[in-house]
Amino acid sequence: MVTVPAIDRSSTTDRVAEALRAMLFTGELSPGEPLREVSLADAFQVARSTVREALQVLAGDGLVTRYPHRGVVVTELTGDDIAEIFGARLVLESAGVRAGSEGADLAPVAEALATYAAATAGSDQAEITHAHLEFHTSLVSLLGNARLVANADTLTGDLRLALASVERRRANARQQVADHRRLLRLMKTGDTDGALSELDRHLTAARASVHEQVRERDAVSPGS
Amino acid sequence: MVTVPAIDRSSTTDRVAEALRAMLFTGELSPGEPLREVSLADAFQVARSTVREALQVLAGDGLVTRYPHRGVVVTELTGDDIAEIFGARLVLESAGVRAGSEGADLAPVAEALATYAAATAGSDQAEITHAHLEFHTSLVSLLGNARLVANADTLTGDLRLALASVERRRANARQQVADHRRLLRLMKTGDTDGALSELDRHLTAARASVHEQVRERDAVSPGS
DNA sequence: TTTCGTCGGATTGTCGGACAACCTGAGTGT
DNA sequence: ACACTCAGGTTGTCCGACAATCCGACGAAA
Repeated sequence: MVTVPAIDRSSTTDRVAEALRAMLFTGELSPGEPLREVSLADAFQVARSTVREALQVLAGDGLVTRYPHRGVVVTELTGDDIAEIFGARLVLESAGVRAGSEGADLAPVAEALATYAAATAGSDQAEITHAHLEFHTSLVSLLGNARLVANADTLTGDLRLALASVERRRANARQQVADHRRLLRLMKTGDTDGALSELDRHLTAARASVHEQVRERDAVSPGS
Repeated sequence: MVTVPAIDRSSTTDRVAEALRAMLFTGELSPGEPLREVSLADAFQVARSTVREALQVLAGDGLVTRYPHRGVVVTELTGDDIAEIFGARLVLESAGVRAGSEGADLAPVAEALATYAAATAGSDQAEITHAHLEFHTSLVSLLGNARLVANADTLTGDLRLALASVERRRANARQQVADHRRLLRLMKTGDTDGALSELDRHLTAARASVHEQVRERDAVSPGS
């Protein structure tokens, strides 16, 4: 068996969905912004039905919301939504931490942390956010359960909608990385309870931070 | 504000998806069975594009699987899939049990158990399965997190694909209900660890049962 | 001034038809 | 046994169409 260059077998629908997803994560599309089928079809040079399918994929992930007969808009997360996302993440990532303390290989987590630390040296905010969330996903990966990882991915994906629209302070980056290092160290030393409470603390702080930033944004341009 | 009778505002796509979902859960459609777009469009008397959208919804839930350029088939769960589903359920439902032992109101769980017990008196297998899974979902509901409940719902939905194709032994029903009663009692008495290990035991046994039944089925008509 | 119809434009939801690309299996030849 | 070709069925994507629905504006009526 020879190795061959991968051939792109993605459908047009997939590519449109992916392009939209990228635009959502970079903040090129803001929460609440309407996504008109004909405009998108025109912009992407594809048929309206193709756009509709792509939008339905994104709607399935909760990134966009369909309002019957009124169209699709970029999902606007309420404060309750954000609280729910962090609550769900705590459940999944805590389970991951427990799995890690029960013998799962921590190397992928360490690797994700290194990537994250490296990313903070750069200035690409979307890249930093991605690497950060990747670390948290790596915790869930410790469970070796693809379905839970997928759930965690959609959760962090939804969260990125809120993160993209606010400027994360670079100053926090160093502090953040230190937080994660501490968490990993606790896991390595087998201090499960310590790691769990550190994770709880970290997520609670992050939630507060996102909450605050969303409130600030809404104060300027009030949403729903 | 007066109360008005609810008006059906569902789209054709939704209704087709719902009809297909019901057929999947009752076993009218079996795992591996191909779902041809034109046949379905003809059968439901709707356009092909409508069927495509409905199928994409179901694919998003993992109930059907798209094979590019080859069509959609009812998802066939492998042994690994089943193990994953039960593993994920253990994570979510354990978290629910913990929430229950920390003061969450157990009334909905008790209610779900009563409904389940009542259903076992009847002979509608799909109804019994539904009530059973509803009980487990009620555990996750204790977390008060709609996103996690949704995740649990898709997990149990996927599981129903496997359950629908095998005849569950009625004999087990009584034993099953007793299991759940014991679990609820442990939660009520505040014995969190006992409840958690009871849940683990129950899910492990259930997984073994499903595994065995799937193996039996595959021995008759081998799948992939 | 506020409330209530109504009207027109814009958009979605659904339909039908069309066609190229693709997959599969059967047949054919080597 | 293997490689090739061909035909039929199916999906992926496009286009055009039209009813249903929503929304804002405008004007009439209370």
